[in-house]
Order: sequence, then C-alpha cells, then structure tokens
Amino acid sequence: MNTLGDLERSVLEHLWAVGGPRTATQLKDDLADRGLALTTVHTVLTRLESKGFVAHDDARPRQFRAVGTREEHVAGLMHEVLGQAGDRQAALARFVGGVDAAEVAMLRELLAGADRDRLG
Amino acid sequence: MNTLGDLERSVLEHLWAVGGPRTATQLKDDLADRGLALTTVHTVLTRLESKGFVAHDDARPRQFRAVGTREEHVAGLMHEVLGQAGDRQAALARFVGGVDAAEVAMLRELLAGADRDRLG
DNA sequence: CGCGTCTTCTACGATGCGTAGAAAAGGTCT
DNA sequence: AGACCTTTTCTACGCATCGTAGAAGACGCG
Repeated sequence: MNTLGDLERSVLEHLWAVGGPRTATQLKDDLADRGLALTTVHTVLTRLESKGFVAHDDARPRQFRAVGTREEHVAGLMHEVLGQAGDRQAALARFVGGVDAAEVAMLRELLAGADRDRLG
Repeated sequence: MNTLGDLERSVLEHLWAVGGPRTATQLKDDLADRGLALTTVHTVLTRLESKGFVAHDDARPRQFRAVGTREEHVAGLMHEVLGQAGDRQAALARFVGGVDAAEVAMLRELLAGADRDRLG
C-alpha cells in the first residue's frame, strides 16, 4: 500500500497545504527548518512523482503540485485499509464505535443525504 | 504507522484466520506453499511479537497467537489514517461516498444504535 | 547420557528512504 | 559568443527494515 517516508510526507503535506504549484527552491525555503539541500528536495519530489503523488510542468523553474487533495488521499487509504478486513462490516462497526459525537452526527447527515440522492 | 512485510502479513493473517494458538512448526506447515525454514517462521513471529501483534506463552512448544482481531486491527488503522487528514469531516465525507449500499445501510443502523445508547 | 526438537542469536542480501555531491543543461549578462 | 549562475538530473552512500536462514544453545525423552 502507501509507504511514504518522513521527509516525503512533509513535502507532500506542504504541497497539500499550499494548494498550488511550488518550485523546488520555494519548497526548500518553505521547509527551511529542515536545512535541506536543494538536490535533496529534488530527489524527494522525483520520488513522490514516481509514486503518483506529485506532478510537474515543464516550465523552466519546474512547478510541482500535489495530485489530488489530502482528504482524497486519506479517504483512499481508508478504503484500502478497509479492504484488508475479512469482515468489512465488523471492521466498519468497530471503526464507527470510535469516532466522536460530532463526527457521528455528520456521518448520519451524510448517510441520510446519500439516501435522498439514491431515492431521488 | 503500520508497516508489515509480506511474510509478516501472511503469518499474522493466518493467525487471525485460525483464531487460536499455533506453534511455529504448525505455522511452517500451514504456510508450506512458501517453503520456509522453521527458523524463518520463528524470526517472523519474534518480529511480529516485538511489534505487538503476536504473543506466545512459555509452554514448551511455544504457542503463538494473534493479539486482537483482524477487524480491530483494521479499525485501528482506519482511525490512524483518518488522523492524518487535516479536515477529518471532509475525509469522512469522501470515505462514506465510496462505501457500497449494503454497508451504508449497516452504517445507518449502527449510528442510530449509537444514538439510542447515548439517549438512554 | 545421547539424540532429536525447539528456541535464540547472528547475519547476509535486497530494498526503501534521507541525504547530497557531481555533472549536465539551460538561461542571463556583458 | 563566453563566462557565470540557477536548475535539473544522475549517481551514490549510510541506515533501517524485511525475507531468509545457518549456527549454536536449551530442553526433554528414551
């Protein structure tokens, strides 16, 4: 499944947070606390790209951007994880047993909405 | 987060499937298609144990068993993944958008049940 | 006590990731 | 055009994890 290193995750999350394209130099500065070399940022971006999380254009200072949103990614991972369960319903039952009240309320709303959609 | 290798996963899933304790020799035979050496099975069990997925007693042929169920594990992972979302509700919304109708029905039941519990 | 089994210790090769230098490619300024 | 700086790519090293298992030690049975 997914497997991102710490640095890969940091870079990707920064791109998600920024929401737009970013050059390697900008990213290096954005993550200045890490004190990374520019080439390190490039390597990580290349790896993220080969994993399908990032894309770049061919403008001269390359513009890198995240493919998809953080929430899409998380939802996708959740489905992937759920797929590992033998008994999906049992796993879902345990899962909802651990979400907080506000989220339960929201889920109920969403599910009701899904019904309305389905029933026209 | 989680990070199990292929073999570790196979062994753990077998233990989940079996549901009870199993010796290293039994496991080696259970996974005979892999053609593993007994020591390999032991190594993997030891690693799974150090990760908290397996426990053994101190009977003479050691009995290894899974700690927790597969569904608990999956539910735990789902929470872990959800915790990575910036906007949990958005992630949940996307997530439920991708579960099938039968599961949606079950979720609605579960959530209604949660309400009944909460309201006494 | 001696032998077979079970358990632990140690290790090696492959892969993934953080990290970055070296080199190549491309633009800029005079 | 030539020299120079920035950007991009190539290559690599060190470390951790994992599949894999040999070697050696601990244990129980005949």
